[in-house]
Amino acid sequence: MEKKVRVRFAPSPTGGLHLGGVRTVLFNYLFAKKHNGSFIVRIEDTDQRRYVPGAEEYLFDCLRWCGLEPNESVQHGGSFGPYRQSERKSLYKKYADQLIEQELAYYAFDTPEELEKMRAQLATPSNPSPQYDRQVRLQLRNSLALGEAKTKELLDAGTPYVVRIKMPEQETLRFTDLIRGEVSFDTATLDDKVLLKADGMPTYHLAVVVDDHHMQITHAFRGEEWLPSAPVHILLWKHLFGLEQMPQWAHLPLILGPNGKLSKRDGAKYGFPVFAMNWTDPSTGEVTEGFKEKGFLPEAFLNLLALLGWNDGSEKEIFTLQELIDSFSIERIHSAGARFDYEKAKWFNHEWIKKSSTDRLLPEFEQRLFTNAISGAEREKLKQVVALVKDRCTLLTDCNEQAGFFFTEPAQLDTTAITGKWSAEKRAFFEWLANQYQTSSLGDAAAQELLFKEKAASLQLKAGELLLPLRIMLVGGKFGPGVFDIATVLGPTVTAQRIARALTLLP
RNA sequence: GGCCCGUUCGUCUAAGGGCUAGGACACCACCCUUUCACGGUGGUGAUACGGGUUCGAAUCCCGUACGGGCUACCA
Repeated sequence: MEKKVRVRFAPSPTGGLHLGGVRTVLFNYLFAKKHNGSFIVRIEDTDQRRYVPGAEEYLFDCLRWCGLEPNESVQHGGSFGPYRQSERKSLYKKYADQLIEQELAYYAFDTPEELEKMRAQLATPSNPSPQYDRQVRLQLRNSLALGEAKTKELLDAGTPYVVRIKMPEQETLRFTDLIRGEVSFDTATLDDKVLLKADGMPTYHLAVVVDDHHMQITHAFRGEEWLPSAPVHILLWKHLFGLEQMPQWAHLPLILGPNGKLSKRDGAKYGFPVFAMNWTDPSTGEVTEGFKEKGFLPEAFLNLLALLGWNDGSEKEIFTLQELIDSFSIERIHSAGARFDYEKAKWFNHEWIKKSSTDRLLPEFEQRLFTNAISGAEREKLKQVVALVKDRCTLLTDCNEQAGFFFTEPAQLDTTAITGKWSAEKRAFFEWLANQYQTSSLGDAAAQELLFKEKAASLQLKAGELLLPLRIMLVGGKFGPGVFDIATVLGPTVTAQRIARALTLLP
């Protein structure tokens, strides 16, 4: 029987959740759901210096907003915990000791200063970043160079040490990546990576292998930036658990910004978000805007991320989460990096707003338009407004401009758009119109338009020259849905009031 | 510098030996609309370069160029 599919997303709680991170989550999630598997979130908090308070809760908030709930995690529980690496510390030490025992790893006592010195001394123009590798390891302070007795002496004296993997002299390490096919590395070009740090914490390399094994991960998705360290992980799997136990790797192409790797700065510089939700740096108080707050629907956010480097082979571009699950396949993930295009991202959002139901959009609008709870009557009115204006909103935040005037009288009227062709006759027409709204029942939008045009014709006025002034009077500017639709939602009293008020501002 | 990955319109991509290289975003034009959008129709626009293999190459192979990533006791 096939092993049950288990995948994981393994972020370090150091800051905002990036576009690329969400896409990695999404692909994990889609793959898990597609194969009735489990999606696990494991917190990789092994670097205590980079730990940022609040980042972990923030991460789960983002996943919740996206609707990508894990099956197992710090917050969701599960039988493979703990799901925080800092709480699994002793486990890693055990494997580090085992590797040393088998002479596949060794103790290194070099201090950070000594390492820095070594690198500075060995650096040449043709080799700007010397490695801690087979070439130099015998000249450094480690158990390989020092011998058993001296090593024991240092250990007994409590000298701080790290554990480094002993890269084989010359061996070709190969594996089949689900996205790129066979990838191979020559160990002769690789360095002796640290596995266990001086503080007893594992590095990513050791932790990812140990945890993937213990959590029975079957498929490991991660960003392409990890590809160069894959051979270290392959080697550890070989040494510790056997290659046949190793999960299948899939290195996802990177999401690029306008120039190169997408960074937080790019967002600030080019005016688009890079994080899923607003992230506040607790040390500086600096806020980095998120897609949520920018006015994206999570459905659209996931949709656009999925289509960045993946497609189902057809020309379909708009997918619900369920449709993504149904049609997802790793083979159709592109191998090249994809440049993020904010214009296209907005298009996805617009398509989603258009296709979403009024009920789906109602809370989104309500939350943005009102600070306090609203009455049932107001909510009914808002429903009509949403239906009327949603097609014109690219971002949810556009609702302020597109729908705000239904609830609040426009602060300013763009009267310059009227005054050019203003006349006493027109004034008289609007006085009549305000009176009509005030005193008679004018019927639906079509009926109002008919009456409006008939009256204009009887006064020898062009309806077209009266429509724009009416719009300005009701809306404040040259935007919004059909004027009579607006008047209908506003109701006759408010419509009459707005016309009357505008007339006081006109000659 | 070394190692690894990549390369089809400006951007995201389809086409995995065989049509005039298809679609989407953006852009332009026209239509619709007496606001602005939506919508409709059409248009501009690409196989990085050089060699092979083949009757035939965007597709397979090699080289070059370019782009990206990694090269920490960070992930």
